[in-house]
Amino acid sequence: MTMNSRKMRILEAIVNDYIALAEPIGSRTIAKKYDFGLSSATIRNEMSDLEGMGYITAPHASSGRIPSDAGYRLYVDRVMKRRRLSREEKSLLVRALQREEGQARSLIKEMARAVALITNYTIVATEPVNDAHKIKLIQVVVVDGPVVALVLITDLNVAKNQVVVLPKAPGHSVAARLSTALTAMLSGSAAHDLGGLYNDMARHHFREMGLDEAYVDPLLAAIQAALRTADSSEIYTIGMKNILDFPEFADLQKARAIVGRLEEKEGLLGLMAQCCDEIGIIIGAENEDSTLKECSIIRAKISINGQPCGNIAIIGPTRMDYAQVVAVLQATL
Amino acid sequence: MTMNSRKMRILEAIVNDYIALAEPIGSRTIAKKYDFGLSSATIRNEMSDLEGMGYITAPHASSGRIPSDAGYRLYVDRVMKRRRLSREEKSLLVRALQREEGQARSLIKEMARAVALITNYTIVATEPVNDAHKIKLIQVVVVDGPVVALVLITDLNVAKNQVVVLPKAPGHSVAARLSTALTAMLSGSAAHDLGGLYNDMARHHFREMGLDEAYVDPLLAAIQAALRTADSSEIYTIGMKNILDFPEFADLQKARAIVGRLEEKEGLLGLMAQCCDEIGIIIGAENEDSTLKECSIIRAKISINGQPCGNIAIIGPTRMDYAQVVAVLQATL
DNA sequence: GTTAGCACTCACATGTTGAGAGTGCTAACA
DNA sequence: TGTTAGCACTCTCAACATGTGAGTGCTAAC
Repeated sequence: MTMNSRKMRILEAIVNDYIALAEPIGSRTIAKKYDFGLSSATIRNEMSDLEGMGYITAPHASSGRIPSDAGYRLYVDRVMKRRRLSREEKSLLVRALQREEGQARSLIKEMARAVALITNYTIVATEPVNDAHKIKLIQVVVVDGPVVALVLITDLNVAKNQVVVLPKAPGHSVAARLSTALTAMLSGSAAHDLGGLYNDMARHHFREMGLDEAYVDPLLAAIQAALRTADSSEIYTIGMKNILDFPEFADLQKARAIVGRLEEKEGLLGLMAQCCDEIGIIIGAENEDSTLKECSIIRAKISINGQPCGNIAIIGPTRMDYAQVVAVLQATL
Repeated sequence: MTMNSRKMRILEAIVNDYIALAEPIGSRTIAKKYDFGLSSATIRNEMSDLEGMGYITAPHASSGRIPSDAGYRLYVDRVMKRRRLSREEKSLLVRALQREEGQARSLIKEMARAVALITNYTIVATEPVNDAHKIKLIQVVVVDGPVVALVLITDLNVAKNQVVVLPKAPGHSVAARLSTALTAMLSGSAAHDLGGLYNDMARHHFREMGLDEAYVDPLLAAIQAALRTADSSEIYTIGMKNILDFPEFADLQKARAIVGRLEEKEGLLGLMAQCCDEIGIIIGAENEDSTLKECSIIRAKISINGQPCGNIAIIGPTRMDYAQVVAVLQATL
């Protein structure tokens, strides 16, 4: 009972057919459809071996076979052929890229939308996580009397702002001095650096510079808030309906479980955090999360011109079209 | 066959029981459960009348009755009793309010999350729509050589920013003059005012002030982009899974349709645009959208201390607990 | 090593039956 | 005239039986 290329070809046929039809594949079907020059009986013997090796299973005693997780894994790692994208698929991707050229915030969203449209799977996408934004520059802009806008620019050149109502209206020159003082004091700090100690220090500084101490608390609070929003990465789920269209989720219990899972943004973040530069494939029970035991996930970091623009994960049934999804993701890398 | 208070009481009993049990209610059930001092036969006659008037229907010839859309309408308008919130319900709402005190952006989100938790329905929420942001102040902050942050403050004191790479690094004094020039030129304009004409005008202005014309295009583009993000209102859908838990959506076709509908952000915006200050109730087929013909929607504008903080819509089966949802919404108004 | 043949298994669709819940109608009663 | 008891009827639903078709495993022959 040793693996050989004939068994491989049969496994490939089973996987391909099962991906397309979602129904157990029998030996006779393969014998008729593929021109292996083998009778159904021979194929039956080979399938029996493949079952013994754990690559396929029978859902019940007298049915055709379906690939097991191990079967998909073998298929993905050794059998699957790289596929080219069709013209329509390509043009959908290109159009998504054009739609929000340069706006990192929604580029990944547009990409995800396009991938959902092409593949008909469910897509989860996140902005690139920058949990290490450091303050580079702070500017206080007078808006209207005591109302000021605090503008914070991080070392990654992301600007964040917060509108703050100060206890006293600062003039333009005071605002300028506040900007200088805050920048000098805080540049290089990250969100986790800013603790309670800073308030005392800042008060001391402000006193020395002849600035009103009352400004300290609201401004520092705003800075923390601004940094926090810089860190919090949005997470999008697109095409949740798509996964419900697959017969493996025709069971309402499963449908509910998966919809619930895809709604928990916090839980999904863990999934997305592990995206690597290469395309990663998780098949069925390889998933840590038991809700996703019947799903496969293909995920990767997406970069445009070397600039990381977010992570993307394609979620479908284990019987998903791995070759297509990989092709789409490779086109976007 | 005229409406009277006895019929009303029977209708109320049917609606209440059906909301709780999701099963057709028979005359005997009512006779036993409620102490109307009537036999099941009498109630049968009254129910027959109610059916004739269109307030209840029988799903099939020999089953109990369920309220029709008209029945729910009558119930909501004339029969339903105002309910008080329980302590737990109240504390959930209060905690949501506390969580993001003052941050309009996520307050409505926190509210929606709390309402979803309390009611177990699906919630759609939007930020308040401000399609009339006007520019009040523009500031160009030098970040790093040619990289500047454009900060735009609107008449509603909302600050927006965009990072722009200019063709040439402006010094701090040039940045200050750019700020003054742009503010003078554009203050009072809204997004829809900024057309192609502005570019020519701005170039002329810049020339007069001795500023490099090359700054015009990137800056104006950034301003438009900033205004656009001020206008685009996010839309959140929370608790999509909840609606799948109701037996009326146990049919996969319906489940898919409703999930698909709730994913289309654009379509939902139309729904949300019509929120009024009072609580509005749309029952079943009163919905324009046929996908929602078996749903009811309760929606309202939400304000905190007179400050509009967004719109919220609660979506459930027509058999939804109108009294509870109304009580929750009234507590938030 | 490959194949034909055959008995066997299992899911699934179809048909049957009985129980239960509820109705409509009729006739009797206050 | 409004209310009620009684009864036949209808419809759903679950449980059970049956037949069909696809597919397997095994054996013996090539």
